[in-house]
Amino acid sequence: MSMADGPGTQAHVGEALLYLTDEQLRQGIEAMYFAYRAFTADPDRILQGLDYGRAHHRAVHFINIVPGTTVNNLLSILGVTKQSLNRVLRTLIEDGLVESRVGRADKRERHLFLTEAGKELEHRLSDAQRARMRAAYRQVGPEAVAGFRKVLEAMMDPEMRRHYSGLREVRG
Amino acid sequence: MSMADGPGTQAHVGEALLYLTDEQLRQGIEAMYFAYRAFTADPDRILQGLDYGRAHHRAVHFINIVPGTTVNNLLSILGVTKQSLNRVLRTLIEDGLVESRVGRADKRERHLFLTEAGKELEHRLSDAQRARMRAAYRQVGPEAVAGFRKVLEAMMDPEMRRHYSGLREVRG
DNA sequence: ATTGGAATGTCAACAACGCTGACTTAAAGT
DNA sequence: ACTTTAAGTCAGCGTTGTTGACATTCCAAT
Repeated sequence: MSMADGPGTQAHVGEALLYLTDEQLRQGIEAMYFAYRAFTADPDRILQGLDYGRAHHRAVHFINIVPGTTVNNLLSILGVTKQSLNRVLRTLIEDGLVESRVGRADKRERHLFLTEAGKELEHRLSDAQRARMRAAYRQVGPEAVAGFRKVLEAMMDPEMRRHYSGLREVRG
Repeated sequence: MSMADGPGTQAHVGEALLYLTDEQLRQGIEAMYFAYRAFTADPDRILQGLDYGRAHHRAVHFINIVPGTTVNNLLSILGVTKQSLNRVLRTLIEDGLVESRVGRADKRERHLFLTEAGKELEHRLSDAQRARMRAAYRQVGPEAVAGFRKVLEAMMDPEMRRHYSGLREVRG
């Protein structure tokens, strides 16, 4: 199976697997590329000029989802180094968007929360992103959306899937 | 509609629109984030150590799709500045992965082609990416895949959709 | 109580890849 | 002739990722 397959291996099998053609897969790959660019364009536009970037958006997003998360936990969700995250967190804390509270049980840990200002930025960013996704969802209907979610979940690494809130019981 | 809507606007409308809840949209957003990370992980792994990055991958990908494309056309597909693209193209040409031919009709233009070595790298990269997508497609079946593609296409900016090969008649 | 390790933070350096601005060359259009 | 277009180049900068080294603080185990 996998990479040893020549191009178009599935093309001769029959109509039932036509969606597994190399050409079909390539179109899916391009669709991911262009859609992801659109997906990030709106928040990026808001962030630019605030001295913030995509990394700040991600931090604010996940602190909002899991308030009180530790730095280490955030690291494993975001999959970056602590130095990289620290640079982002520092500016967010300095600017009063994120609060870092020393842990009670373990004082080494820092628990992260959004301030009111932080929540406001998070809302602006996610509103923009949701607007685009809502428009797309409306266009295509519930069945397509269900398929969309299924494929994305199947594409994730198991490591990442653990962090994916769609499969968590949290808040639901 | 759009950003003026309060959170959860759609939640009270009924079961038919439950997939448009802010919470459902947020899960879609996160799914995009985690899936895209997985989606780029395999090629990134190959590229790292070759002195290449994601930008090289994209250039090689689209030169493969539209052989003989001009630099300007590639710029509009990729949505970057010519300086940014030039840095990438220069190394690819120096390393013998891309060939740049002066245009016949318009000698200002350079037409870009993959060399054999370039085609080989393109194949390695797309094989890795296709393997992941094929596995996901197999797991979820054709209907989910169709929905996946529909949502992605609906999410694209019209500008980007023009470049999306899934809607082109080229090669098909 | 001292030691070992975990969690966090900081400093420095570097790479990839976006960006702007300025400028050149060559060729095409008018 | 003049302007515009395509491409390339140089210089500089910003964001965000990376390593490596090191300090601090604190828990936990010997």
